[in-house]
Amino acid sequence: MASQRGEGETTATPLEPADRERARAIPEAAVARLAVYLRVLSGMADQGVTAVSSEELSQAAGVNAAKLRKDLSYIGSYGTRGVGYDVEVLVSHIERILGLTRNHSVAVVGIGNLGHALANYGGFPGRGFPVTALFDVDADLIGVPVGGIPVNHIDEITAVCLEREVSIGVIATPPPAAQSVCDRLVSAGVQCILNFAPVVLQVPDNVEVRKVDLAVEMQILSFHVARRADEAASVSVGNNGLGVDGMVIRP
Amino acid sequence: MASQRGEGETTATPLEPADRERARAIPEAAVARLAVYLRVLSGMADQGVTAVSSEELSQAAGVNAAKLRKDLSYIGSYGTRGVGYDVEVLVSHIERILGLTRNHSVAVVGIGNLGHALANYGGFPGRGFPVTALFDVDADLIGVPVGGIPVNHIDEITAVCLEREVSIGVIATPPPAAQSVCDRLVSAGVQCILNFAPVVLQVPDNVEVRKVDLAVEMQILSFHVARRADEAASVSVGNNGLGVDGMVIRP
DNA sequence: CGGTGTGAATACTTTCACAGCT
DNA sequence: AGCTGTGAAAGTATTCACACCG
Repeated sequence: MASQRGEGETTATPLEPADRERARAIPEAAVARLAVYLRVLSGMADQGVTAVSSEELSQAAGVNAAKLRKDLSYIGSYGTRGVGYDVEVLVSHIERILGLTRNHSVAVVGIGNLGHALANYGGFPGRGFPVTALFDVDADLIGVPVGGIPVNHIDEITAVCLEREVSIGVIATPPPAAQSVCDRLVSAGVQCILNFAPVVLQVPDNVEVRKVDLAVEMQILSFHVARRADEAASVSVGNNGLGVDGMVIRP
Repeated sequence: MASQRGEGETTATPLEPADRERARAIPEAAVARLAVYLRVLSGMADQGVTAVSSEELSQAAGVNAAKLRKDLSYIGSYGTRGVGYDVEVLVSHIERILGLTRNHSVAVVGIGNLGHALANYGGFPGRGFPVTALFDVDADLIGVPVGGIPVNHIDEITAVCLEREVSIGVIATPPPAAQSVCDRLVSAGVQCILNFAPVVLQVPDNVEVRKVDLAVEMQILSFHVARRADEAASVSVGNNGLGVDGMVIRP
């Protein structure tokens, strides 16, 4: 994420009546959940379900009902009091807000094990994200089609990305190459990057980076294993609420 | 995350908390960043760097210095005022807190493209996470070694997980199979799950789930593309701080 | 009724800013 | 003189609880 949030924000216009349509500033966390609701709703639509209550939908999405309603309120009021939400209506509004009405062309850089797997997802998760370019440095791979797309040499990134109007770059290279690949994507005009390399990318403020970091995920799980072990130990010896180093561990 | 937090919690004890449950309970967000600091520090150690300031380390980790210091303060005070931190010391304390001093045996379920990629990471990211079991339903795969480990049939999950003391289960199956695989892992005693399937898993409270959701990540990026487009449009027509719908857009 | 929409209350995170140690 | 450690302030996010309405 282009780190620095508010730098010179002069207390962003306090009130001032609406000009165009509705009102919001959707919290990042809510955006992530909207994507989940969308998937659940799509599944329901496929099952022929036409209406849901916040309770049902929230259950299926693994959040609580109040949060769900609050999240939905950020995009407008499309429910019916006493009844619930129309599935189709909600789907289309969430799609609109998430920008899923346009297509987002995706380039995958680094066609190793992971890159292969990503390329083979074909038109990426849920459609709307067609993979249109693949890049690698390995001469043996150049020209070989993976998931239907021929691999280009990484030196062609700029030309190919511009030509195919790539809007999202996926980095699946080994760590040492990641920053340089990122720089090249950025200079090719790509403003959104999904990074699988275990590296902290430095990018200009106008570029959005999301990272998927296996090591971090595993380590968070490890932390919870450890927490649990401490807890168990404390309890069996007579829990005093303190863990290692006298730190109080969350319940 | 074992979803439901407070369900029947009767207005969560307002004040009584008295002493014990306070002081240090490491925020989830901080745990994730500690894992990042650890990686950066390990890299520094490999380069022969022996000391860092919060400023240097925070730069490399992509956060600001105050946040870094606060995060480190959760695990104790291991810096030297006026000087900075000893890299080795910090590494070992973070490892201890994250529970990386023990090994966490990992099982991967679903040996498709992604499962292959995961299995071939070999002793998972950063070591300490040896993959010791692989599972699939496909008869053609059973017994075939992937990344050095032979694939077992999914029906053997319970026996194999118990025997190999698997503590982390990784789900890389198609969506429809995910919940059932999850249930089996849980009944085999696995309490930590990393889920790559685009499905919201239902688990008991004592099980920790982390999800890696490609579709969600892409859609978040899509949202930002859309936000940016709106912004650009507003600006070119004379930005009044409001976006589409009169919504205030974050800077 | 029953369920949405939402202000107000609560909880959590991040940032500030400076005292305190080396 | 410089950098850590940390209370306190500011900023976000989540939850409560109830007015409101179909």
